[in-house]
Amino acid sequence: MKKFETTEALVNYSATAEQKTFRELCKNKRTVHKGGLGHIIEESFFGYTINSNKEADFKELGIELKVTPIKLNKNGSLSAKERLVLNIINYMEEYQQTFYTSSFWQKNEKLLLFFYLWQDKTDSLDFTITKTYLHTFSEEDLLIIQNDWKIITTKIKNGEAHLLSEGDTSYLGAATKGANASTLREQPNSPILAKQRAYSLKASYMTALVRTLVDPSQLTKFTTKDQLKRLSLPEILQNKFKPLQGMKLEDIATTYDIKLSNAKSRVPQLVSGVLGIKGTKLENIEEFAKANYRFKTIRLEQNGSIKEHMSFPQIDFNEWYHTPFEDSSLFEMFEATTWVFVIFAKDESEQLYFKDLVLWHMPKQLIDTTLRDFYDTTQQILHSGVSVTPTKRGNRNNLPNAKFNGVCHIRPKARDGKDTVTLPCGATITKQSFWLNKEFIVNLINKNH
DNA sequence: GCATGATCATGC
DNA sequence: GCATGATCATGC
Repeated sequence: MKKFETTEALVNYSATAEQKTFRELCKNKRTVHKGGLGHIIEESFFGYTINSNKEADFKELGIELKVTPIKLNKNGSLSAKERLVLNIINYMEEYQQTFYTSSFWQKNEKLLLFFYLWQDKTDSLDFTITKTYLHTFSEEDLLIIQNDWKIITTKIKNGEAHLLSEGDTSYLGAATKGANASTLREQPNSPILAKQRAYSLKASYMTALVRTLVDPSQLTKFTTKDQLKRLSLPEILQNKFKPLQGMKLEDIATTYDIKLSNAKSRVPQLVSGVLGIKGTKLENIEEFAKANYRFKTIRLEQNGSIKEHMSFPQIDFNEWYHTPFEDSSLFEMFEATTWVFVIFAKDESEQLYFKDLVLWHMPKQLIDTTLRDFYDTTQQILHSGVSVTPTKRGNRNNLPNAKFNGVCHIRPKARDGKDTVTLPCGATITKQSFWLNKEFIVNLINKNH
């Protein structure tokens, strides 16, 4: 077992693993199972036996070791492949702590991260460690995380541990962790057993971290320490938009000196302008990137209805055919995204004015029932073969339509009649997307007002 | 008049 | 070239 007197010595030794594969670092040949890559670093590279106790891995230095995958995207950018799962939350103890005595802080104040490049269809022993990095939380991040911790522990205290969801919080989440979904734990103030959960740093937070390591100037903040000391991230965002309520789009643009060009980029221009960082792409705003906020525009008609359903990315039918719901990108998207609806409404003269900002995360209960059922039904149809029948106007198919469950449906979204894909069953179909029903959207924004 | 299939416009 | 936000438009 290697001993490190100083943090610097540990960091320097860690860096010697960079650009090496796990195979090169692995002393004893063996097959690797899930979690096995971390074990190779612990046992072979650092030479200590695996512990699962409450203390940090490098106890004297107060440093916890984490081995975590990144992936290369098609457009050349890097992303965290998954959230960083930390220690399991003991529901019976954690809520009695303060933030600084909490198990989260005791164990994860300093994280020694080993990033490796995950590659599809590759033996995991051949993955390369691309970067080692000692992570400490910035003051701003820590203020947001303290607020997240408070949200999590308050829910536990209220006997609602079974209702915890990663979408409750901004950077620090409570992710399920267990041998299977039925690993249950007791909780205070409720007889209901709750799924075992661990603290986690969201995948979006990890992605922002990885990208900052590559290019530190990439992200721009819109909050300040002073604001974060008093308010949560959603509150700060809401406050910035409150003064705009009732204002016409053009007047907002004048007030904030924003140039509004074409329809498509209007909302991003408006949002970054109002936040005082004109011209910054929303995905490059640090808080939005880390918390995984995504913006959607909603236009309300004079009677309060919406004209159009809300579209989401194109469906990859091959993925839907092969992938179980819990591993699907649809699940991942709704489980991990906070949607920011920028709501405009039409006045008596059909002019658009800003009405409200609503932050929404698909409730866990809805994901587990309605969305899962929708996905499974679609998957069954894909397996038994999709029927595509020509009609007077285009082709009909038997995928779940807008009447299916009142929440979501599948509809075409393509460029022209030639923009098609081949289904797993062999049929050809116009490219399709996932849509949320407009009535569902109207209901949820009314509830969140 | 609405549901649903279709397509536009833009940005990367 | 293609994905995506947004919107059109036909036929029931």
